[in-house]
Amino acid sequence: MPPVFALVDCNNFYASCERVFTPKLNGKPVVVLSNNDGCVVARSNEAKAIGIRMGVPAFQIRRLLRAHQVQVFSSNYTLYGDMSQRVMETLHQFCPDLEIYSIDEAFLSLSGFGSRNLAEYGQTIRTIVKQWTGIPVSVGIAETKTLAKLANRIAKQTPDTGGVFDFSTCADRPAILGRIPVEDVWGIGPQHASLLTSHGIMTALHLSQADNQWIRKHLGIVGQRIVMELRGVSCLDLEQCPSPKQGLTCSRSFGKPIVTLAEMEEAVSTYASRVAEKLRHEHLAATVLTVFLTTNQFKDIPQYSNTITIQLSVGTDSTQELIRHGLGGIRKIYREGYHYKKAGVMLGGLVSASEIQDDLFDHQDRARAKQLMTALDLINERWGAGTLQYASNGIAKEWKAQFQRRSPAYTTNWNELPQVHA
DNA sequence: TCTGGGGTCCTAGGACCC
DNA sequence: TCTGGGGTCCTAGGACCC
Repeated sequence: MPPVFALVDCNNFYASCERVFTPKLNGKPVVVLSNNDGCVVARSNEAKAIGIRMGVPAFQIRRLLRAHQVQVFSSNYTLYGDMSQRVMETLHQFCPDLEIYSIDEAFLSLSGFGSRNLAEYGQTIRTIVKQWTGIPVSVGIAETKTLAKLANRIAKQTPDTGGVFDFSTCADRPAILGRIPVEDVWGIGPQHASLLTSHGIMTALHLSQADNQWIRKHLGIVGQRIVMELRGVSCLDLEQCPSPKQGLTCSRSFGKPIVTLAEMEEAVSTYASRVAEKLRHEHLAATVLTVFLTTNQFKDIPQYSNTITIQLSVGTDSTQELIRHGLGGIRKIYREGYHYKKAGVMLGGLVSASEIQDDLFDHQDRARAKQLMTALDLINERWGAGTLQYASNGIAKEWKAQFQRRSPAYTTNWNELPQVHA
């Protein structure tokens, strides 16, 4: 049975989430900013039409935002994560074979749906997701994931598709591929795109006709798969069970530069705590911890950045222990006299928390630490993140990132429920 | 004043082994 | 004069994704 994939992608996801709870913004330009209100990470169609580019720093377009009365939001990942879960649960009702590819996208396997009109089915999905969650989605259908991605793009950009496009029943595929710039193909980034166009490969159609040997040489095995997929040969399967994580990171830019070791220690301690929480949530333990710090590379000031990696003798998921190693690392690489912009803690060498390898010379009471972490996580789950934390994380945290225009956690906090006024 | 955060996979090259 | 051939493992860096 030949495979059939549908890619369901939420339109302008973060901006759409905000609009669900502020419907008066429908039809108006909306943007969502990254952490620290730094860059644009989502735009409504109206904001795109004004010419606001993806990833542009907010301060560069301040005038444009004001002139067009663009509604600006700080990012609210609690809200987006919850809305994402609602969308995915809805999709699951349509199709048990589902790969959650990112916060706003899922691949569905429609391979067993042979006799059905798939485009019609796509329309049904669209309608129900909108009705149940308030989020508009587009659906692309094809016999490979790469083509489904392109079909989705066509569905989004061509109003008369009604938000659904099916490549598998499309007669003039070469003509359509011929109109898609090669850089819009999934897996072709800026570097590969400029290499390809300099060799006359300008469109998705050209890429699908490219010479196998040449592609293998210049784009490697990944490029070869892309070409095969464009030709309709499926190389990428639906991945329903996510492969185990290889690393976990918590890194943030500071709201204002850090200039003292004391504040840097607070930040690193806080990031280590956060990444330890993620680790326990995944039921994993870490055997390697990496800390890094860096100055602001956009500024013409003295630059310094450094990284240190620490091997842990025994895998651990204890906040206390990870903080201790994090602080030990940062004290080694911190240098006085710089304005630091960002730091982070990364965990690697991840193993299942239940399969930790003991060390003969390890004398810590790990059973006790485990009990403490269980209590800590329960309290913070019950009473909200950060209710109980280590003193080394700091109290005032003046270096914390700013979110000046954050919307309420409408769906996950009883105190922030949306209100309806009669 | 002001420029995000968190991932994955592949490849090349070096160290080391027989 | 003459300078093996493989193989594995690890790491750093590059490129890509959302």
